[in-house]
Amino acid sequence: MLVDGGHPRRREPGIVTDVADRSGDKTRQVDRFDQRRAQLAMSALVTLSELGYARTSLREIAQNSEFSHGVLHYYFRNKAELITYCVKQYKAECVTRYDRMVETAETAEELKTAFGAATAATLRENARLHRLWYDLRNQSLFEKLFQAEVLAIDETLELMIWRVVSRYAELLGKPADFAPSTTYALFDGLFQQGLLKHLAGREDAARCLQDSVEQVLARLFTT
Amino acid sequence: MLVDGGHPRRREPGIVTDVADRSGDKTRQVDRFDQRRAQLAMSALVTLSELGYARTSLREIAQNSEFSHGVLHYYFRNKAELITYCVKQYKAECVTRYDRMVETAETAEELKTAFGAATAATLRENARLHRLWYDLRNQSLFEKLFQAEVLAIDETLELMIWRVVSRYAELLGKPADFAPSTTYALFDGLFQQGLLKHLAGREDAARCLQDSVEQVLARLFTT
Amino acid sequence: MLVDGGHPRRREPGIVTDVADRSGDKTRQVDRFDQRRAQLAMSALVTLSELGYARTSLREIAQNSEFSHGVLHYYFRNKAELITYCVKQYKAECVTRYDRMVETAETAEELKTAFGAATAATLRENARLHRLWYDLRNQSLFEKLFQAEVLAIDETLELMIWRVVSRYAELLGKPADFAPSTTYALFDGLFQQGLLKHLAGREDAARCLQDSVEQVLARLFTT
Amino acid sequence: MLVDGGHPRRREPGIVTDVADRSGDKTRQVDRFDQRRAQLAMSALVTLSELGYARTSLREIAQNSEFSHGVLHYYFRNKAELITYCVKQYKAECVTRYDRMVETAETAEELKTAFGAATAATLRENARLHRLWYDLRNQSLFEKLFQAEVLAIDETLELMIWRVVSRYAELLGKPADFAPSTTYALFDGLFQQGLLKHLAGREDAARCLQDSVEQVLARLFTT
DNA sequence: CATGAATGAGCCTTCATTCAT
DNA sequence: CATGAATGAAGGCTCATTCAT
Repeated sequence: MLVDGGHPRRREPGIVTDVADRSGDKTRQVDRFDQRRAQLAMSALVTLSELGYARTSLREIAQNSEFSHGVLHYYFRNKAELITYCVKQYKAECVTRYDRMVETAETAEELKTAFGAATAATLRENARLHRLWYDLRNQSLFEKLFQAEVLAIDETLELMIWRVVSRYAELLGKPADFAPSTTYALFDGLFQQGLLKHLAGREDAARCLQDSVEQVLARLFTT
Repeated sequence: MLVDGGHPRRREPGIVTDVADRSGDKTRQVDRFDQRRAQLAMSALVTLSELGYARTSLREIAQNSEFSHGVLHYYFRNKAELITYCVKQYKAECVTRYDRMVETAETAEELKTAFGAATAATLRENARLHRLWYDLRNQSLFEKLFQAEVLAIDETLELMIWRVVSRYAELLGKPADFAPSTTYALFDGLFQQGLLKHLAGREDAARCLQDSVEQVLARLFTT
Repeated sequence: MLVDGGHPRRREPGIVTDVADRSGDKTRQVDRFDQRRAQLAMSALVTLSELGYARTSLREIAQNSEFSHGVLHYYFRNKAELITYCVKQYKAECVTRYDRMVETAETAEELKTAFGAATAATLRENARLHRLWYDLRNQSLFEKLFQAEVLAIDETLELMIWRVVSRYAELLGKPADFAPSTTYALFDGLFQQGLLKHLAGREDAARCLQDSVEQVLARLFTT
Repeated sequence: MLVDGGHPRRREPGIVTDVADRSGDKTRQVDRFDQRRAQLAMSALVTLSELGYARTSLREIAQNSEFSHGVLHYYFRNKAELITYCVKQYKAECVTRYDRMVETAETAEELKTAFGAATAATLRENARLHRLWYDLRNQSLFEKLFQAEVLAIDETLELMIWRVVSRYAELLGKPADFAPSTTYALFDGLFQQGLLKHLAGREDAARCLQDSVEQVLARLFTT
């Protein structure tokens, strides 16, 4: 658990983000506080995804942004909190994208193809951001500090995958044979290997990933 | 131009430049050099697997061993070479262990059970070392330096898994439906999720892993 | 690609990006940055001129000052930048001093005497600082890094000497027979030998230098 | 002064080098000791002249030679003694070469041309070795340890130059107007500037040096 | 609110030197 | 004689964090 170090303005963030237009001063302040955090996180993602957690200094992040060095410490307790916030923010976006896909597809075949394509696309387009996620998850293996957050994100992803698979099952008219966690593990394994190869420069990494994702998705169900 | 800055280390350790099978001085010396490296690596693994690559300093490694700080630099070009050596050494052992298992099993069912059990066992017993491997693999996403070595180790592991699956196919009398790389990715995904949960303190992580490994192995083949 | 590793230092110190003549914040800040640099350089010169470039550590410099070790790294990219800055700053002063001398002298004889005296005086009084300059120039023979800066300083000195000689020629009513670079080389040779002897403890080094400088200056012109 | 650190075999070198074939064991041993030193020094010159004193480690020297690292410490008290020995050995050769030139020339004009040519030639061909000499001389400004040796070498060079100039005077039938030390300082200044420019890549450095050397030589005498 | 100056612990690496063999 | 393993001090540099303004 994080201990509040007594920062004058620090508060548990995220509490009021959904309330748009309240007139209380306090509320507005909190809103601005969170807006600032989001803004900083967005900016930090550039550097962070480029260099990874361990190799990124807060100074570097500041330099590659329009913000000062000190402001990062003002809005985030420390580096750990910053990266967690960043990744969480990014992963939330990801989930949304997949969910739209699920809603759009009308046949099992269509969903399977869309899923494979989306996976390959994000591998190609967001390789760096995914790599940052894996970096954070890896950190969590060593620093208890990250564990809770990472586990939470991972669960979100597991659910996302599960929504895809459930929907596929529904369209197919068969129940899936694997547990959500197992299912997620399988696709995550595929994706990570794909990322490894993609970043190693293998041109066909994304295509291969697409194929294997489709193949595996189909095989989750007894023929 | 002068080369290499004059580090005392032998350039290609382990390769005996003389006649291969002689009890001469050279050979013995090279052996001692390599023995020392192995010894240091073994010692380093303790600290390394405890803290991870980025958080471990060579000083700390030395402190946790009976050697001086300088000796690490004497035997390894740098931190990167040390960790690579360590992980490679450890993973080579792993592979051997799995291969023995493959040779021992006499029926498909037996192999499947043995595979699941071995996976679960190593998750329980060597969690830290596995975590170190994933740490290194993760580094390689950011530092080209590690890439080649990591890819090589990964390939070794893929082959190891493939030997298991091939043997299973043989005993089963059916060909596997998945490519070696896909197969490896799946089991690796399972294992990594298992590790994540195990290190997060979930008591059932190993057991769940065992089950899902067996389930997935069976499902690699068309019923 | 990300640039520069995020060092806090301003990229082009001393160049006010805004309007030149304003009392605004930016300007004042830049000034303070440069003031600090100058202050640190001044402080560093003590240690540096005592021990020379290679034998001086930044830690030592810091210890002999009122600043912390880290502050040196904050204001200078690295050791090389620091020493270059120091020497450049010092040499600029030197040049000013000589130039004043040139302006003051009213006859050729007077200038010759003043030149000899000034040379001898600075040998006596600033031996250590001159030795530091030669040290830096010597480094530049091995490290390309310093080359440009050293060449630039050397050129400044050449011009300075040339201003003396030109003025002498003017007062004498004769043109000098030697090229500026040759002229500089001659006086530099004299000075360096003088320094060598002075630092070796020869009491008459400065006096000898004074004599030979005057003798050579006269001989630059056809009788 | 160097203190004998009690090395079992160390003795003041050079004592018996001129006696070629004596039968005493001791003598032969000393001879071999010195031969070894010369051999090591020759080998060390390569690395030393490439990197300079401060940047060269004994390890590097050993690596770039056929000798072991330890042997350097066996034959030389320390790095300082090694470099001094090296440079002294090299400079002795230089002197010989110039002296041959003096003997060969038959007219003043011829000698002047030969001197200019020889200076330019050695600038071109032995730039690195000269740079090493200047490096050592520079060290001596900071380390008293080197002072005596450097002063001795410098004196040798001064005498060498003086032999050239004396001979020139003789052939010319006029006495030189400058003292030996001044004369040496002038040519040394020219040479050092030439070296600076040559190593900075200026193609015409040697040619310019040749011209100015001849010009200055002529101007040493009243017309 | 925001800045960026300043700190000092800590890291990787280099190296002269010692010494057992 | 010669080797090269081992040491440990020292150096340049990075960085999260603190804090005065």
